[in-house]
This record gives sequence, C-alpha cells and structure tokens, in this order.
Amino acid sequence: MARKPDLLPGTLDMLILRTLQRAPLHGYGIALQIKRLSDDVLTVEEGSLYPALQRLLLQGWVKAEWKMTETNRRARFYTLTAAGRKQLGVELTQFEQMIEAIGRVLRDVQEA
Amino acid sequence: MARKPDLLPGTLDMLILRTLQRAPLHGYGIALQIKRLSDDVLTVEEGSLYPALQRLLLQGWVKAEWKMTETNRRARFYTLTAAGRKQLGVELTQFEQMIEAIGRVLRDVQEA
DNA sequence: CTCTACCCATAGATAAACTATATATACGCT
DNA sequence: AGCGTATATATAGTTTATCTATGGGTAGAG
Repeated sequence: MARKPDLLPGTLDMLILRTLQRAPLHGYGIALQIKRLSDDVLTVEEGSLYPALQRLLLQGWVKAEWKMTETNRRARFYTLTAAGRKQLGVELTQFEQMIEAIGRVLRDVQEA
Repeated sequence: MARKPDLLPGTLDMLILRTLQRAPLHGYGIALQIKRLSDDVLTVEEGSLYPALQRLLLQGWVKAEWKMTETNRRARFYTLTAAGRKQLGVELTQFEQMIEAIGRVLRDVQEA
C-alpha cells in the first residue's frame, strides 16, 4: 500500500556528485557509501546507479578511468570535474530551497 | 542545462493531503495555496495536479463533491478521509526520515 | 571448487510529472 | 456588446527517473 522508495527522486545525481567531491570513487563504492552514511535509509540500486553515472559523464560533470582497487579488482573510478563541482553547487542550492519551501507548506507559516 | 523543477518528485501527494488537512478545498485552490505558502518556489502544474487528485480518490484518501465557491463558480471540493489522514502521517514520517538521511550523506557526519 | 563479496552494465517496466490542449464561466473594463 | 483575465476542470501524449530483472565477470576465503 504505502510504498517505501529507496530514495527521493531527483536527488541521486546530487548525492553522487557530493560523494565524489570527497574523493574519486567507483560506482559500487559510491552506492555503498551512500547506503552507509544514510544508515541504510537510502539504497542506490544498480539499475539506477549506472545509468546515472552515464548521465553525469555525458554532461561532463564527472570523468572516468579504469583502475585497480585496493582489493585488486578492475573498477571504473569517477572524478568530479570543474563543471561537476559547479553543478553540485547549483543542485545543493536548489535542493535546500525546495526543502525550505516544502517545510513552509507543511508547517503553514502564518503571515500578515 | 540546469533544469528548474517545479517541485520535488514524490512530494506532491503529501503536499495535497496536508493542504486538505487544514480545510476542504478545490483543485485550483490547492495549487494556489501551495504556490503561495512556498513563496512561488513550488508550482503545481495542472497536468500534475488533476491526475494526482484522481490517484488520491482511487486510493480512498480523499473524497470529492461539487459545490459553489465564494465567487459563485462550480468547483470540485476535496476532503481528507480517515484513511487519508493516516496516509499523510506515513508520508510525513517517511519524508522526514529521507531528508535526514540525505542530510547525513551531504554533510558526511563522522562516526566512531 | 564453491561460495560470497565485489564490480560493471543494459533492457524493459513502471510511475510521476511535464507540455499542450480543450472546455467553460464570472466579472470588470471599455 | 465584446474583450480580457482569472477562475476552474480535465485528458492525451511525452519525457524522464527509478526500479526490476538479468546478464556478465573476478578475487579470495573456506
């Protein structure tokens, strides 16, 4: 009845970019980190993650290169570009603005 | 390039239910109120609003009846049902949980 | 030599929201 | 009388994000 979404639609790109701002990372690692930092509230499914990364690549917000992980595995490491850093700023601002706006509607702030 | 969404996907039903919790209202009025309370940050397009109201009706979360407005117009007034009140509670809780989780990811709270 | 954790990727379905369009009426203005 | 604007509902068709399901493949532990 009441579905339990894995994440809030429209926030995935922002979460990925923010994760990459801390350090370059591969897809699997990004998903794990988001899951862990959110205390398992947010889960990034693989079918959402990899298309999202393709989107970000196409937009030029991240770049990718194949490397070996510490555990000796081939993995594609994504790095935030300058444009990506800028985009992250835009998305963070917009997101905060929306959250505040939603808060106003939910709380029904009275005005003169 | 950087799209400006009208609202955060996944929050519309909650916003409508919350608006109706204050008082029964017609579709047009709901959209106006959300827009105004949010200081024009949130805009509910008609193509989003009316399908959403149909959804809520089908789920039994609201009921509707035709009435006249104060300005002497035919309009369909929606009222929150008991089930709708309950659903609103669920959605509010989930939303807060998600927002907090996103906040943790964005702020990268350090733990032991 | 099998199992689990790690890692990438895409095709297809679903659902929410958007754009565009259609209809209609009350009221004020000229 | 005629026009424009704000009010009011509704749907068809498109787009886009996310999910489900599936397919690969490798390192290392047991």
